Amino acid sequence: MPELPEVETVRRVLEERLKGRKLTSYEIGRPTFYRPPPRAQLDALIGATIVAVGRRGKYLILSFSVGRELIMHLGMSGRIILGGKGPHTRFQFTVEGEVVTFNDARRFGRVGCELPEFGPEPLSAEFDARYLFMALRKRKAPIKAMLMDQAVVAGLGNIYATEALFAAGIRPGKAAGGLTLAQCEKLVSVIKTVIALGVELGGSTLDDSAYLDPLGRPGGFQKQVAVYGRKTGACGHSLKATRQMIAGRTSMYCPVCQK
DNA sequence: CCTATCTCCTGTAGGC
DNA sequence: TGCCTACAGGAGATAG
Repeated sequence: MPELPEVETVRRVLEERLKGRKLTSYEIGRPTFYRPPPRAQLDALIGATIVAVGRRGKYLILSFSVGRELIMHLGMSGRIILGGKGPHTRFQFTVEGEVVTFNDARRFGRVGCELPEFGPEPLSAEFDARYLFMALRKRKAPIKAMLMDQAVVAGLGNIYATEALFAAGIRPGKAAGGLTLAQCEKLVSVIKTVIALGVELGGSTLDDSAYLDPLGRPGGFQKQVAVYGRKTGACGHSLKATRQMIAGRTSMYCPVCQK
């Protein structure tokens, strides 16, 4: 569910609500997720002030006054809820009376994990045509798999990669190494546009409650989606039967507009 | 190193 | 209605 725009939206809410306040207690939910955060790590944060709420790719980073960080990843179904409790609470902490809940039905989310190696942020100056061209050269994997590879560029998932490829007129299954510098230029440009729009609209909420921000508010990007999950593209062409599995994910594309 | 495949889990939509 | 299957915003592990 959560890709860069959704995580960034969550980050902004948490920054506004939690920054400058102290973590006073925590609780690990009963059915532990993948790897529950070690208690020693969490104990060291009690009484510490949250000095910053950051983001790298799809990871959230709470920085504490004691020089430590608490890193979280929402996985597919993770949600952070302020002042509430969900049916799948994995982890919870209190910041001077404010309850912060990590809710995650599918349990692919993580708390207290480490940051992996990342490619550049899509909205940074470092992510440009030259960089992408060099990163993709000699790669035979589908371009869409490369865009979702966090080591190539950090933050894109199925929705935004799908939308960007449509906007660039490139089929998701095209071999990444076959892209020209000009195509990389176009692709970088539309990725920045799509991601920036996603952030501006507060992410995408495709189903009723799949993604909601920490205050329960839905995003607005789903109204701008051109191909993802649609039967007819924004271009007016039928997308029926133009689904293809790439890197284990269904990929939609327009057979007319994308080459 | 690179690529493709499998896997972790639960909820829900859609077909019969 | 009710059951069964397929698939879902991610990404780490692993085999070739």
